[in-house]
Amino acid sequence: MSRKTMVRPGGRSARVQASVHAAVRELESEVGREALTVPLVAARAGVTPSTIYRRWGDLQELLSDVAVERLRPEAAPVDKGSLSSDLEAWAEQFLQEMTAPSGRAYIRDALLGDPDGSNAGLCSAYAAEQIDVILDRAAGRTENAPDVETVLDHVVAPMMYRILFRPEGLDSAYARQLVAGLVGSTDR
Amino acid sequence: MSRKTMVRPGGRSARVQASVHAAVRELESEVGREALTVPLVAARAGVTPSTIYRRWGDLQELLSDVAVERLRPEAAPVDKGSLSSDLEAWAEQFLQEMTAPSGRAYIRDALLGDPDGSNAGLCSAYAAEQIDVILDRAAGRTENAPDVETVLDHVVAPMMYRILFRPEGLDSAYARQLVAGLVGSTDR
DNA sequence: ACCTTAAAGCAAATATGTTGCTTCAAGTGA
DNA sequence: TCACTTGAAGCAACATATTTGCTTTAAGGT
Repeated sequence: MSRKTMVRPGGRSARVQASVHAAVRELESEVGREALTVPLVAARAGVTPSTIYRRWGDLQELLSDVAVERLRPEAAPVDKGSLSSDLEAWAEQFLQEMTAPSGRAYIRDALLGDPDGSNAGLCSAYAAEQIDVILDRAAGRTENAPDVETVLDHVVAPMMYRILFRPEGLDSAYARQLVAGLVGSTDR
Repeated sequence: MSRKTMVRPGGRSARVQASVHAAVRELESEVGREALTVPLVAARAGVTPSTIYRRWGDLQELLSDVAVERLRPEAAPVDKGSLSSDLEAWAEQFLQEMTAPSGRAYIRDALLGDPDGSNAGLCSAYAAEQIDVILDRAAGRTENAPDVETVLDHVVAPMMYRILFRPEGLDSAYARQLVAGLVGSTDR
């Protein structure tokens, strides 16, 4: 797990972490991601640079933590009444958010400063959680639903692959096509 | 395209590029990836640091270029006699190479120092090329074959997604399962 | 209230990254 | 072949960022 999870829960450490994260978000929008530096963030957060270096190691790990926070879904997926329409709506929104320049930047940052892969694991877990909700709902309607792994393979993975490796020409139609390919074959 | 492609084809620039790339590879194995720095690479390459900064921008972009080079396939996929066995063999080998710690490191490096996405695009193009060979061969045997995009979605993307986001428990069986899921449904 | 102890602050030392200017040598055209 | 042009390399001074030892602070336990 990344270092931030090891801090004492309340008190000074927590305040420092919060103000550093806030400083990153503020400066990202004020001066742009490229211009961020550890000393700059430290100054804005009212903290010495060495504090950041000791807690996060380097700028990338800090940015990775902040990026993961921003990738956490804020609400449960909307209920459209059926498995296929729930998945379609979720996939369309996911793709739209992730293909936006800011979304791509967060994904890259999350992967980048992540030596042990825990932040990447979190990103995947977020998607899995959302899908779980959708699948549970479908089970409640007695629709027969695939399992989470299958949805990850058929819907999430292709979207992520293209976002990272071939960002050209991605649109909602592609998201719908992936969902169709999944619910078309009810097997496995 | 990354800067290295803009250098004059022969002569001094080419020599500098070659010796810098060689220095990266040597030092990677001698001191480890973590310990690489631009001044260190420059010293080994017999070049001043400013040359590297001006040509590549920073260490990440240099490492990205070197990583892409190492991800380029060295041979055409082996011919196993049928589409499904060709794909299986290729997918197994791909997964095995990419899940190795060094493979994962190269993928990450390739993605990381790649502001414009051209190196990521190359990685994907390499896989597409190999798959193209396999599909052409299948067409020559009058097997009915899916198109490249379908193979990318069903086989390559899931492997890459898991390598990057959930590297636990990946093995050849997973690669075979993906291929089976693809050739099982001959549609689309 | 007093210990204990992670974590923060501070400051000096070191390493890295940037820049203007000079020098070199590959390609170009008389 | 020999200037001539030009992109790229070298050098050196400068600016920033990173590391580190030591001191101080304050959270949590007794």
